[in-house]
Amino acid sequence: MTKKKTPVTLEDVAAATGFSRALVSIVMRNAPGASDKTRELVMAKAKELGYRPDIRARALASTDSRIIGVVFGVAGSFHLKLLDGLYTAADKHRYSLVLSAVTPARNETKAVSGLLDFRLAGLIMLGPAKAKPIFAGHLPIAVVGWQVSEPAVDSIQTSYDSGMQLAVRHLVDLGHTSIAHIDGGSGLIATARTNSYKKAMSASGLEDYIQVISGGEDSIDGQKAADYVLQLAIRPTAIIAYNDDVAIAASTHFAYAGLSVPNDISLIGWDDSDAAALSEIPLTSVRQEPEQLAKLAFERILARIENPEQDFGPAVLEPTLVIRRSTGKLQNNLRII
Amino acid sequence: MTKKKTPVTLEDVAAATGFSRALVSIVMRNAPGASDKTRELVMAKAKELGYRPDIRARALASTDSRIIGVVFGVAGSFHLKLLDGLYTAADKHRYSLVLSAVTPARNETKAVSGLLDFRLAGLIMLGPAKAKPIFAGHLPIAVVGWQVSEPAVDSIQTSYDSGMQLAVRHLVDLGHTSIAHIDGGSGLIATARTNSYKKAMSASGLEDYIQVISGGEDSIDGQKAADYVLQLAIRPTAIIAYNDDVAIAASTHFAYAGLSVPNDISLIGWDDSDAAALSEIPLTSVRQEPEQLAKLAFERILARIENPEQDFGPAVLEPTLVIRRSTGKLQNNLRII
DNA sequence: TTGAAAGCGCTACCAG
DNA sequence: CTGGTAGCGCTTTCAA
Repeated sequence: MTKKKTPVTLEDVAAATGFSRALVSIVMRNAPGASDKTRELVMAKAKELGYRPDIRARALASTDSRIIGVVFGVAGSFHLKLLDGLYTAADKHRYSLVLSAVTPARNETKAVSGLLDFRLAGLIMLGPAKAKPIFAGHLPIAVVGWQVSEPAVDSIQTSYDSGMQLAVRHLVDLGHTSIAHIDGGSGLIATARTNSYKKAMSASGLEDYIQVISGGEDSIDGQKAADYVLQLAIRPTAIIAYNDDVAIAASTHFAYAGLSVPNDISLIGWDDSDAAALSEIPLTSVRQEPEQLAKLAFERILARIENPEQDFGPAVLEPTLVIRRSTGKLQNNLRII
Repeated sequence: MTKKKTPVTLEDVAAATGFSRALVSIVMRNAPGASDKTRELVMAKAKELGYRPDIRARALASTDSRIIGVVFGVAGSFHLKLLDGLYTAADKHRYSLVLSAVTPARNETKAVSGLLDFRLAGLIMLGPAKAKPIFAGHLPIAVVGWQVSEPAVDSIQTSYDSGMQLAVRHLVDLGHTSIAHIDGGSGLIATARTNSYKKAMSASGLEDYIQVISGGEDSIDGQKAADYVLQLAIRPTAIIAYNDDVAIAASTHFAYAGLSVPNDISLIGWDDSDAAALSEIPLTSVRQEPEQLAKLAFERILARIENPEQDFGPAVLEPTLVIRRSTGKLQNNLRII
């Protein structure tokens, strides 16, 4: 037996309370223009009837659609946390989020076009993606995770420079000099992080020790990179990996090969994912705050909606280093091979 | 300089062509009631003006909203392919898709509720998720990837029994009897696959050789499981892994440990992901057709919309086995350890 | 503080 | 085959 679909409308709430639709609307939107007593009455009745505003109608009637589009390509745990933050921010400001995926057969242009048919108030893009977003200038756009040259597009990201500096300094403090980097491939973010690694090494006077090992984004890449390291005549004593997955896979592989982490080799990841804390050898990791990134991105969009012409600079969040057990003091015996 | 936002409306197209809005609407919807000549003229003008229908208005005005909601929790490559198929189907039928994510802080109920405010015509859920979807009976719902007992919910999935049978038989044909399974953890799908593995073993008269090794969904789990296998006094000669990621990680780990795949041990994965083909040792894998699954799910929803009371059985797709180089004939010397 | 009325952009139904 | 005319459920002036 299928239950009757009886979408409760504003009208219904109005009729049940005896107020007009307009007044009920005011209450629902929490807009000024109603007495506290009226609000209470209306809210109570609305909840009782199970009223939920129709987003389509709301968006159509109001001047601002209050719908924000989000395009994403992958959705690992980091991205899901970003989405978490976006949903939280949207709820708070009574906005709706409509997600659209970039898939193998559906490029960014298609993903955005489809979204635009909802007459979005703004668009948030979760990297990685193109260097220059399409539709820039047509509506407020914020990208999170990478830098964009386009002035009409706001970018929100963690400072990779700072993160790499934290990581390198921590290792230097422990006595390391031979600090390698397993990179994340050829993506925008990976490239940026590799550059930051190099800068951080130079800043610590270790330019001669710069060593970039080809990696990737997934565990399998970490596994391979670790094996490559094992075959090196002279191994680095510490490694900063592109992300936690790569670092953990490398760590695990080292362990199976008989190397001790951190006694033989120290390891640092990026993202401070759940896995980093839960790993067999808890991983030291550069922590980004996805919830903060998301919150900032959302607020930028809101600010743009109110003032489209304003020129915000890129928003840069400072990462922190979460120190766990995968990093340790340099063991002298290792230097003699 | 921000470009002026001038959303082209039906009205504009009507004015530009000299026809009425109603007629233009008919043409845009590809509905009967307009001459071919009119269609051409209108379509040409619409394209020229860059007209795109406003989904909000369309959904509000029509009796069926033509919006289908999709909830997802993870989005690995398999899920992105599912989304691909859904988008393709939606485009074809002039439907719009609105995605909603289940995140750490946002459970299924919230994800669906938010979606419902769009007054969905139907809902598609990409597993894994709850055994019994909420809101069952309120609107057409299809779940893909796992079986649901609820009669008001359609389920679309690949036959795990068939897939495991294909895998086991292939290995048996190669002379293997000691065929183990690295499971995928405790999720609905993982449990179902493990059961199917056991059934397939029994069907081949190999119940005494049933051996389930604790694994998981990610590479790291495959790595660990492989290491566990290495420590076994008597190792299986073949392994069917929960998915390709696990299988590849295991394969790689075996290789580093000096075991040859497939000479020392044969390996089969699930999903026939891109990685399976690209792996160092190309992986034999049980192939599911995500595009087909998606297409079927969408069509079920459509059928439900037209006839809500109809009782469809679960849709089960037959997988195929893609044979690559990770499986080979049993080597006799291995039996003597 | 409240209510009436006019749309938002589209579809649907009805005459011509 | 075509064009007028009502709304869909909501927001938004503008009066009362």
